[in-house]
Amino acid sequence: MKALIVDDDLALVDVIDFTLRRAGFTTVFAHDGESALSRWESESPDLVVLDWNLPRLSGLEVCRRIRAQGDTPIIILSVRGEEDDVVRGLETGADDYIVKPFSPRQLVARAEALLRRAKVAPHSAEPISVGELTLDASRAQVVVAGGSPIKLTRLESRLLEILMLNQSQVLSTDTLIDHIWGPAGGDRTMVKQVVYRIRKKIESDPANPRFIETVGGVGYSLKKNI
Amino acid sequence: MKALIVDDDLALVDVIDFTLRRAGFTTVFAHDGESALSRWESESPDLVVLDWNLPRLSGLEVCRRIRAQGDTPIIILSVRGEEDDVVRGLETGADDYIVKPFSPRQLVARAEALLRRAKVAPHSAEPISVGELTLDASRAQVVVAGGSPIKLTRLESRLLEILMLNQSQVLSTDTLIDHIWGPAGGDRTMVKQVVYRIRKKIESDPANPRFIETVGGVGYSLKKNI
DNA sequence: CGGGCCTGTTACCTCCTGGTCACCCGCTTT
DNA sequence: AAAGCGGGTGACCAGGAGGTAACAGGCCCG
Repeated sequence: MKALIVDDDLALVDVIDFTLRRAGFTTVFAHDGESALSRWESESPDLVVLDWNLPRLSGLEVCRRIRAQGDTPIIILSVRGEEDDVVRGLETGADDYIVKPFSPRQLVARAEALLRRAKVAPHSAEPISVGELTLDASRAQVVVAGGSPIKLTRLESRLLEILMLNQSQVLSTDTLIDHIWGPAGGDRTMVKQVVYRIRKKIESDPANPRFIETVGGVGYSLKKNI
Repeated sequence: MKALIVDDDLALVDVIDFTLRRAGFTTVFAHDGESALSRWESESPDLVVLDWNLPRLSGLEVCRRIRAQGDTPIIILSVRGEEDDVVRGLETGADDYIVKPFSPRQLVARAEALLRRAKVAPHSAEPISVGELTLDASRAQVVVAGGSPIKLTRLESRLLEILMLNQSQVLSTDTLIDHIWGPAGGDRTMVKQVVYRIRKKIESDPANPRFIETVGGVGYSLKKNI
């Protein structure tokens, strides 16, 4: 479950981040209205926690624009507890409206209640394609150049997913570790193993990889071969 | 849209009734926990507005029992604004929690936001068909490729229903648990059991399932086998 | 009150997963 | 040349996930 946290108060973002992480979310951030929209588009989060007062575009406007394009669950946070504000927020398409100051536990409880209701289909489950590779992350399956699907394990799928989402960029071993195991879990040897195992499954000649390229001393990168 | 209003304060019921009617709802009432449950069962409302303090059965208990049998949207009303109460209410399966005193407009706005979100899968009296399967959820009966109807239990029927409503998508074990038992009820073993029992009833060769596919490490999915 | 179904629990077996280790190679450093 | 390092290869094994099965308590109904 990925949550997009939007607030210009960095200290508050930290609190929310900590709270949601502890509840099992992964998190991404934005600090103004415009970047909120672009993060929303690029990250496709499962939940948006949105402050009302934002630079550049108000939270309400962000909410309206997100609703124009999708139905990601949205929780609005605001110091404005006036009747009119709450009603307006909800009518603009927000699913819940929490007045600051609020307690972390309540935020989590409301987020979970909302996701319980919203998510019959958890991950949007659109396969990603890069070059000859097509990955269906929700099934942990990859197809190479139209062949028959190859089963991956969860770890393998996650590693390949992040490489594909950042095609032809070099991702450091530490970035990969963070993304696959989260902070404080995993060492370089494990990454090595996972890469090795993926190559054995998808490369015809694992010694001369066509897809996952090793960048010495740094990490790995997915070639967008042709 | 039919709303069930449950409160022992008759004056308040009148207010809520007036408010919801003006917003286009039709209304039915109950004034204690036990009759709330029987009204819920006989009326199948689209929304339940539930006071926390009720004679005979607390609102929380009513909420729990409704969730044990269905996923009608529930809004809890309460004078109890304590952190713990809110969290407990939401964790018991309520979709929203409004602290008294509240304004009618906010109640309407929250009710509409909730219904907007929930408005999938009302109690479809219609049988669902996917591939060779036809499920009549109201009777808990399934027909395989035009054969004779097979009786399912309530749990089996609900699991199969949610799989069919999301055909060929992978539903995680946790999503299934939420949908079948509600939050805070059920573990993986039970899902395993229910799947096993369904397969024994509808699969000709349960070891090589044609309908319910296992997606290792994730959950299950209903194959839309042509 | 007795029997049968529903459902939660436990047990067992099998296979897969993934963390660990050991070893290899090529390169660089000293 | 020896040592060190980064990376690839492969094997090993504990733990977990999933399938199967039997059992027990609870509930309904005759």
